[in-house]
Amino acid sequence: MNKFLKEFKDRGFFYQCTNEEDLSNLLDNKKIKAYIGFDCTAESLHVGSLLQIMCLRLLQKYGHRPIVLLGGGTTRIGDPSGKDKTRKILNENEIEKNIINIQNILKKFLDNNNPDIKPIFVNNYTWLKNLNYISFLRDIGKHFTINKMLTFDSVKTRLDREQSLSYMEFNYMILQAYDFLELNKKEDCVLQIGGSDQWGNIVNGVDLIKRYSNKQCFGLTTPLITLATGAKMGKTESGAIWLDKKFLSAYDYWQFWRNTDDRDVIKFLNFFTELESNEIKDIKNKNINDLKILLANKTTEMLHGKRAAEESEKTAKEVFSENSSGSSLPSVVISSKDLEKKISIVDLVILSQLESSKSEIRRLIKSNAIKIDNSIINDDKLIIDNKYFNNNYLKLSVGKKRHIKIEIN
RNA sequence: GGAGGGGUUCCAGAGCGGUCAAAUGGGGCGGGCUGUAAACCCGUUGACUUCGGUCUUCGAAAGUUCGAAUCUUUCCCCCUCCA
Repeated sequence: MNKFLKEFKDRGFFYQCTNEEDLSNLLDNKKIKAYIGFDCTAESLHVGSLLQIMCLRLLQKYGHRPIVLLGGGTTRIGDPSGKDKTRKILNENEIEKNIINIQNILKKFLDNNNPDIKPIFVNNYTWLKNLNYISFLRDIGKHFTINKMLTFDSVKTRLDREQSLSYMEFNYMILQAYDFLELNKKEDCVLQIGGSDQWGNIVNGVDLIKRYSNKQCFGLTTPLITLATGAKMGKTESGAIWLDKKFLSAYDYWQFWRNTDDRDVIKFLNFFTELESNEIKDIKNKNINDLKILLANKTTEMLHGKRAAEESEKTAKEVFSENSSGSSLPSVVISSKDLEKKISIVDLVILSQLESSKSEIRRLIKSNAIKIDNSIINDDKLIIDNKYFNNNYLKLSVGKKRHIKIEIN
């Protein structure tokens, strides 16, 4: 088997392929271009997209060139896959902003220097916006039968539940298939990778290219990652795990990985780090907590850099093992004026943004969950003044895991 | 088009005139145990509060009543069965 495919499988990335044998042969003989599409609904990507990003890196590792398709056009339509309801449609400016942001995140993960493998960023709006309806129907639409389209899961589940599916959304799969055709024509892209929920859309593209140009292309999907607890990866109660410092600090990102369930650690090392599989086997017997630290370090390093990873580890050690302050804890700055106005402990927690409800904070205080510099606060009317600050800062803790530094400006 | 069932707090799902901020389970949060894990145990889970209470929630609006998630009317939306 082709080396790329082998590692793809060894790491657990593989779910389905349109034609594994032919793809393997092709990859053996040629450096190809492959694409993955990213939705631009959100301002940033979160760990839910990380597996796709790892696929892009893996392509580069084996000398293939990734194409990153930013769905500026299709985001204007909304993918019905896996959605119960029509999504809200974003306006032009939001989408443009999201595209720039997402592109910047992806660049952090990819090799942008080597001209042979550096990623090609494309936005499908550039071709979708100019489509002529009549000629599109004649050239592309004729290759799709409604009979078949109705059998796709994304469509079927909506119809089965008698949930409305607009004609606009119904067209999504055709547009995605068309994207593949377009990339095949423009860039000679022969492979589309995506999550298993994209299988239908990907197959449509492969079929369309076959019918339209009589060329063979391939689709490859990755499994849906579920956690040992059965939950979906990447969404915690407190919000998504964003791949963007603006939304989630490097320290919090590190913590997310550090808190991985024991049962998921090896899987995640395979998915989200580039340790060789035999390396992973070797370390399997190591202390599970050391493995979690390794996982956190590798993942954080990949996104935020080595220094951020080291600082996060150091801070975690300070906070959890040594009970000290933690040098690179996320911090919130308050002005000395605020302090003069007699901030209560409740207001301080509000300012820290660790909690947003005063009732909740009072409850937390009652259960000994709020601490300043490791001493439990049990008076919800406590006024915080200068003497609580050492060198202009204090450490505020909510529960055992959430810590933040409050600084006086 | 006809017959029936339903929309309840994050989710599922009870309640069907006052004792309802609403049972129970899940999830979340906090505490205990531990390893920043899992499992388990305990507490908590609308907002604000001078901790006395106050205010806003049970699809939407209007009404009956001293008093409504619970009754009436209209509207919106879902589901099942028949044509």
